Amino acid sequence: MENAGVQTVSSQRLGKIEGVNPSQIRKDLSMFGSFGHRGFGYEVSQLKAHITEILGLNRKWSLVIIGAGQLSNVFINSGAFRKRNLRIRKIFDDTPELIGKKIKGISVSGMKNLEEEIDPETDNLAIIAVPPNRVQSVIDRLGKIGIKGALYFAARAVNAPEDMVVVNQDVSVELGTLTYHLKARINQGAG
Amino acid sequence: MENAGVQTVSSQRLGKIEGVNPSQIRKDLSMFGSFGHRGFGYEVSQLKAHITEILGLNRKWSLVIIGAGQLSNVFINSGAFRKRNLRIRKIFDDTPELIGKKIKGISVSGMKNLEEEIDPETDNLAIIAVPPNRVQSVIDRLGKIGIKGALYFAARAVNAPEDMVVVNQDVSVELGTLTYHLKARINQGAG
DNA sequence: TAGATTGTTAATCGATTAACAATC
DNA sequence: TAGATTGTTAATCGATTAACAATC
Repeated sequence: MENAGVQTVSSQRLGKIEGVNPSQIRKDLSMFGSFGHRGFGYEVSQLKAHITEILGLNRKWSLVIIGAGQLSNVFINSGAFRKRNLRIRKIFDDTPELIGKKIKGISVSGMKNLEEEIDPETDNLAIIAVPPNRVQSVIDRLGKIGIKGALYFAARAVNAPEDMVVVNQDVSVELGTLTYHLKARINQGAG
Repeated sequence: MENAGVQTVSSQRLGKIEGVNPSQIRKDLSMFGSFGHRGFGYEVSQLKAHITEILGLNRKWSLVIIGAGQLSNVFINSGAFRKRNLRIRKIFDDTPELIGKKIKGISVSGMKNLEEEIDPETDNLAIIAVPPNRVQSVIDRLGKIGIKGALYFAARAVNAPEDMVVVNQDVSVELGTLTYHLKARINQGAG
């Protein structure tokens, strides 16, 4: 909206865009403060700034990527991180040809140096892009040195320390969602 | 669990693994049938079969990928699709060097042939892996020819026809979730 | 001022959890 | 049989929505 030059937006309009009730929009936002103006709505740039702050994306974060495969490359090249103040500081992988090299300016270290080269004071979170059967061991190692947040991609549940936020974003769940709904529609069409 | 040779599992144990109340497990499953045995729990292989069927993953699905970038390659190489009976039938992209070629045995066509070469009777769903600003137009085109399900990756909301299930899986949301929680923890630590 | 829209309280709705009879 | 655990009903809890005074 900001790019489109929209100045002001109402809960009504926001609700329509996101497919939720306008009250929901107002209620949710009011949990964090009063960002709107009665009679007018919300100023787009202000609202964006507030949400950015709520999410903690107004400050800089440092992160490491574990695993230097195709998926990691997607992230390294995506710009989604830079745009959100998320700096990829280091990559860990066990491929001999990559260790000691740089990928897009980010240096690659061997997995065995993980504990040594990650400092939770510096690196706030980790993206775990290793094969599914290695995810748990990586989380264990990261948890042990005190990393407090991680994102992983695997069709399985994992264990993590109490004070570590671990989020899964495997495509499997969404694929299941799609086929579940499609199945229902097809049956409906047939019935 | 099946791989680990576990025969039987209780709602108690499943709840522990997923971090939810055992009642929740039983209630949710009972929406679709009675898959357990009183006094014993659920038989792992049977439960898996039931869930597979509920999700519609017991039948074969055909899908197309729009966009032949790095992300598409992750999917093409991942095996997550084949494992779930999801067959990638065709890829669409506008890179001249790719059109007419095959990627891992899947043929690539130009974007302009999209309407011509996709038949919703054959292709049930689409993975949209194009730059964010092109996602909406792809959804419009797919919706028009009657594709009923799509998965896309972009930090923006889209419009789709009523009868089309569109799921977003952009990494941005999860990154925001992580920084939101981390921020709270850090403030807590400081306070 | 009249019209619009917020922020918030109250009402509704649905989802989660507890409890327990059924039963393996 | 005694112990365990489901499937389901009832109770609780929380989330969503409606309503409206405040006010721009």
